[in-house]
Amino acid sequence: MYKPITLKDIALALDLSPSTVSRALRDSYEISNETKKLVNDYAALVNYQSNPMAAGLRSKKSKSIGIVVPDLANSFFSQAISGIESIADKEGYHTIISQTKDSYHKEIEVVNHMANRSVDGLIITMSSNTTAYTHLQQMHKSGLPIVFFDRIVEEIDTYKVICNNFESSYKAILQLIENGNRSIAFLATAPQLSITKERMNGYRAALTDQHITWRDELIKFCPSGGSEHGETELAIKQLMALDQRPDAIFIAGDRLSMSCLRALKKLQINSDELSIIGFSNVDLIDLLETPISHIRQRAFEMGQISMKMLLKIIEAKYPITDFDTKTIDADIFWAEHLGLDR
Amino acid sequence: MYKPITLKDIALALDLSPSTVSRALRDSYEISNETKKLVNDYAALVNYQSNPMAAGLRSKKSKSIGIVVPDLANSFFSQAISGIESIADKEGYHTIISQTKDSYHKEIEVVNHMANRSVDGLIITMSSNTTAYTHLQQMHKSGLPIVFFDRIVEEIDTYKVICNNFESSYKAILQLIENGNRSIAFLATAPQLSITKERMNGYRAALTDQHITWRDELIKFCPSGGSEHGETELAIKQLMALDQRPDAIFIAGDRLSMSCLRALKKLQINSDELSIIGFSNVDLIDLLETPISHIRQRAFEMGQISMKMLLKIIEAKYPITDFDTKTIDADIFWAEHLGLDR
DNA sequence: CTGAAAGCGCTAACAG
DNA sequence: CTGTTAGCGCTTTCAG
Repeated sequence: MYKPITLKDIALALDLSPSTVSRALRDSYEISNETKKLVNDYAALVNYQSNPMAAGLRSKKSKSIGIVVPDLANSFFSQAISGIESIADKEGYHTIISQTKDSYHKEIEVVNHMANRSVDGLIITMSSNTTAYTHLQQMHKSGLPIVFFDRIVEEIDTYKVICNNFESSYKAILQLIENGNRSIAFLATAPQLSITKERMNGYRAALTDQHITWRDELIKFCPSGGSEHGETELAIKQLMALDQRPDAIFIAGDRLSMSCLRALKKLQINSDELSIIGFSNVDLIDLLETPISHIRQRAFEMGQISMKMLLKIIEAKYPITDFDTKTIDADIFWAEHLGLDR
Repeated sequence: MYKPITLKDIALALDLSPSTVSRALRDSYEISNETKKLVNDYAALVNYQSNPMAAGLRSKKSKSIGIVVPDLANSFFSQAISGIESIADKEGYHTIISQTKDSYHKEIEVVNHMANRSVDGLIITMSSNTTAYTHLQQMHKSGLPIVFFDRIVEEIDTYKVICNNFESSYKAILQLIENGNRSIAFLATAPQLSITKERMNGYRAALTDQHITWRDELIKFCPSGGSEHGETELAIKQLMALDQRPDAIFIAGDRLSMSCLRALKKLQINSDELSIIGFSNVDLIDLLETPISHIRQRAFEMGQISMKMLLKIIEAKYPITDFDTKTIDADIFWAEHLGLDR
């Protein structure tokens, strides 16, 4: 059996009380330097590791936070996680990461598990199939610090970090129009997601402002966000079968962008006939056969900011009531400018 | 403050003892069906969630396992994680994932944290900078179930899962030779890694068996494994500056493969001059400008097997002493066969 | 079938 | 500066 050294063992060995040892290890001001040294040396000697479950049980703090994302295989999320961890590490917080695979039930389970593991807070991106938020609302109301990023929930009042979905979509469409495109299709992710809505609003606004009437038939939803390839392929087929074929496609998601490229390749649609711009944080984009224009979110930075916000809530003396939503710029890279240097 | 419902609350509300409630919830045989129903209904009503820290503290079990990988942004690992989770979910185990970013110190920290969080077991891929194993050896000796996958540690006797690094490397090189290549370079990851050694052995064996003397100058190590691009670029430059330039490159790692492609592109080396085959689990390989030949590990399957092995150790009645190493085939895809269908 | 009581390893009053 | 004591929420003997 795995039987670690406990604080009590140290106390016994050193003929001290458990509380003294506890305090010495936590560098309390009320312990003499000699005792501290004694304890710390012995602890190091026997490779003592405090048991966070016991500590957490007592102190209701665990110095660890939970990160919940839909999919680890998505570059955007893994980049954001690295951003979160870069701050967490510095502040002595551990991170516990889980993926929901965009399942509502998995999300509930994961969030509950984390809350009960006494994470001090949660950074979360909603699963695309989540439409009810009671599981989060409850935790939030009971005082669990939560920060949303990327896919946020309007209904819950806390810190949020998003990229400027509206503006960058707007800008992208504007540029397409300037380039001469008139029939711009929109390949969208799940319609209930905040990001989908924002990106669609940017798309529509740009068209409207440029006096181009937008046509419903040019908007295709792919709820799976590109993980079910057939869905994307069907959408593309339908688009290309239209009387008035699109001359450009704007893609609202990372995996969807890649899925779209794959569909175009399969359908042998030449990239000359079609301007493509999509949201993407894939780090291989410069190696693609069709180096598409793309909107790249500053994922690492978004992660960092999320963590900072979370710390602010966790370490607040008084409950925070005045939350705000931070919007981070995204960077647009146009295919013709895509160089090799990175 | 976040104040969840406790078992005691239920006991109080139902006028039962905590132990009865505990037993009822855990479906113990010694509790009447009526009581069980009463308790379960009430628990569901108030959305009771048992506190795993308290339970774990007492029972020394947590029904959760730790996964430690170097890098979440690496497709191979995220695929493997999904494999692990597919089994874990089914068996009611939670997973806690952490990345080490290939840092030895981060690895120690993460592993300690997990052990103390009372994970019931650990599935781990070594960081490339780890050369001492005492941190793992200790835990293993004290009885923490550990399964290694991909990058294993010979010195620790437990279950291990690897892909057939030797054989697939051997096969790949053999095919290159059959294709007429004679001067095959080897772009290797960190030399101390088990996978590097195995892949290099396959490389050398194939050459030797085909009576091609292998030249040291054709072997270049990139300890960062491709995350420091300059390293790869330098290696490629040196290779291409040789009197006897290589006519093929065999690449020992996923990120390294991509890094290599980037370097070749930057140096404007045409893919016609050079046959390339590399280990890679990137899921966009069919969309690359240069759709290289690649060796793809069955990451998901490897993850599943790892988890099954871990369960075997965790749930063993008697300590297991007879461990084995499972070798999983990898699949080789030759560039000329790369189609669009997937 | 149910309850009382002890204790997992640690922290936090409260004393001295 | 250090020790005593009482729990955190749960499981688990041991008694009914």
